[in-house]
Amino acid sequence: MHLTRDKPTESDRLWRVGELAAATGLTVRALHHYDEIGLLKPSAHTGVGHRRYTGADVRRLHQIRALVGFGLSLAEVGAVLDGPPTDPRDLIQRQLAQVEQRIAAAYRLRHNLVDLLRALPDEGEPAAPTLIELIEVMTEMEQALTPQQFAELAEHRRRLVESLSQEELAEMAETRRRLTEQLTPAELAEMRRRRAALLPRRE
Amino acid sequence: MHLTRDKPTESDRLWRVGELAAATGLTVRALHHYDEIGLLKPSAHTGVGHRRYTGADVRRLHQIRALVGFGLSLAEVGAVLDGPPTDPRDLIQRQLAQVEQRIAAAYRLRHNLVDLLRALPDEGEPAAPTLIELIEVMTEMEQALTPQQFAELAEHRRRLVESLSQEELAEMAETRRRLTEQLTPAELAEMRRRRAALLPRRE
DNA sequence: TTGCTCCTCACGTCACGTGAGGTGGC
DNA sequence: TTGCTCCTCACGTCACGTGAGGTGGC
Repeated sequence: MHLTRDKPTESDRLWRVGELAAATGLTVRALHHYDEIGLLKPSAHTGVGHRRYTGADVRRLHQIRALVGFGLSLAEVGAVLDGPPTDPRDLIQRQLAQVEQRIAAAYRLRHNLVDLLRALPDEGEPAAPTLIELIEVMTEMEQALTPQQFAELAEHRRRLVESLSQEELAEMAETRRRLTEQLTPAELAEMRRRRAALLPRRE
Repeated sequence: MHLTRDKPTESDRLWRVGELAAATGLTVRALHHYDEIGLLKPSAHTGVGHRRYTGADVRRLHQIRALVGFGLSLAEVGAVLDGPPTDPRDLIQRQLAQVEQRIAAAYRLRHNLVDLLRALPDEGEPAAPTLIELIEVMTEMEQALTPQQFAELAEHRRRLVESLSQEELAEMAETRRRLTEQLTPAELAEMRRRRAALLPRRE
């Protein structure tokens, strides 16, 4: 038999597992894992059991990585790809809510980190105990506290502020002013709310 | 013997593991785990081996959660708390770089999700295959691609656009315009760079 | 006496990482 | 013939979750 065939195109070619790993940035082990759990089984094998991925396999892998990039677990990805067609809007809405929370949390963390960094002297002693105390106070402010913890924290904070020099206090205030300018109105309102709950009344 | 002692203050009291868990939002198992790995061993035990945490233990736990909240692993937390005093600025700088990357990645993801959500019809058929294709295209744009993959993707994208109705295309364009307004200059430049690499020359 | 809390194993989870020891293809 | 790639176990990682089976304190 002497078949006349077109030269194989790019989408016809079979991929070795190492080639696919290199092309996608995954590891060979990850592809083995997808095979093990049935998420991506190569459509072909050589005589000695080497995996050969088809163009369809490659496209499925792209879909898998896209959905993983959207924050789904591998089990969820499998359900989306192989399960009954589900309303994509539900999925996207859930992922959107998750990513909004991640963004908000990351901003609070960045704010704390920047504040902390500016409050530290540029050089000299590491001042590790002060670092720990600052971290402690700033992070506690983000969490829900029991009444006892509120009282302890307020006292802790008072002692901390007393221990700082006038220069350090002035620097922290300036830092806070500069950073406050970068906050959104919603973030400012949230900060004021937290501060009102934390500090004693003045008037 | 008849010692006269002050009434125990809040910081003197011993905490049971369940109380500490409830107060901090951690699980009992998590506290057991910290005990197991030597990160937080309660200073006291009752006769039958029940854990009793002192005020100092509670403060250490706050430090632990603060550092974990900063993105450190438990091993790193232990090293910071028990190791030689290290320069806090290095630590904070590293965490800051990490959180900046997380924020940028989360924004890209959110942008894709919102774009995708608006491009979908408000009701009617789930249109799952189109969802998968859209996700695929949009996510691939974020990644480094091999030349072959570039070619495949451009072709894929061309077929996809051809399959859309004029109304859908107009809606996507409008969506893109609204969302583009919210981007920073740096994000816009990045988008233009990616698009230039992806699309064929027109002139 | 009845719950509630506490205890110690000890295996499970998730998405792979990391060798161990061996075979196949260019 | 020499590397390079491939294969299959199989245990390790990380921060706990989840029972299993039992004891102690109010």
